[in-house]
Amino acid sequence: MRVTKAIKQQMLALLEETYQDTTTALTYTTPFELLIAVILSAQCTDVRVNIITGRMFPKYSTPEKILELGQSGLEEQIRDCGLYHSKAKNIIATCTMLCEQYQGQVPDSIEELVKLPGVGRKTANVVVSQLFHIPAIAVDTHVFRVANRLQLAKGKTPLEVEKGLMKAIPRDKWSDAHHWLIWHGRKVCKARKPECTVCCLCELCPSALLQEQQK
DNA sequence: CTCCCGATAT
DNA sequence: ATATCAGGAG
Repeated sequence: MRVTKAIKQQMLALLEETYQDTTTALTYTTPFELLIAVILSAQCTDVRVNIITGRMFPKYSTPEKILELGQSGLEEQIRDCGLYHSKAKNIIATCTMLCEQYQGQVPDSIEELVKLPGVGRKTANVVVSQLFHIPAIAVDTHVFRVANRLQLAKGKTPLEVEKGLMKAIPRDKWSDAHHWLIWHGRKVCKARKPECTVCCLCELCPSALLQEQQK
């Protein structure tokens, strides 16, 4: 079954209807806090990131305060989100750069953001869309999986999927669509056990049929 | 490509 | 036991 442009538009309309009120699940009160939360969210659930930042941000919520913690102090704070050694190292280096080159402010462009250690394309896309309302589609593990299953955008790499989604989705919906796909991936189109029977797109999804045949 | 990595669901 | 979780660096 071929997923036509018309089918993609139907999928997007259904996703919008179902997930219209969704937004980021990460809790933050400042641009800097969002940046740190997104860096911590690599290979870790947002729920766990919120537990960590919930106890860390009240005491350490600026680059200066984090630098006071130091490498080992920061590792202690973020230990249970995994990858803690490299995340702590990157966050320290990012805080140093923010203080020395960006007046302690979070940069507002993808080009500047990806210069920060621990910030790749996915994190930069989240930050510019969330903080500066720049249309962007951050392709994380959920968006990558869901887009490929629906064939909204096929690709072997996150960047390929990002480009495909940008073609399939009107620019003014990019940031919203990112959240529709995230929440759909979390709640329904899960990596291990996708719940196709309750999926709002089961009639349109090329992968749902495949699973029926496998049973 | 591999490595980083603890907590959780299955 | 093992796959997975808002990835990025070397």
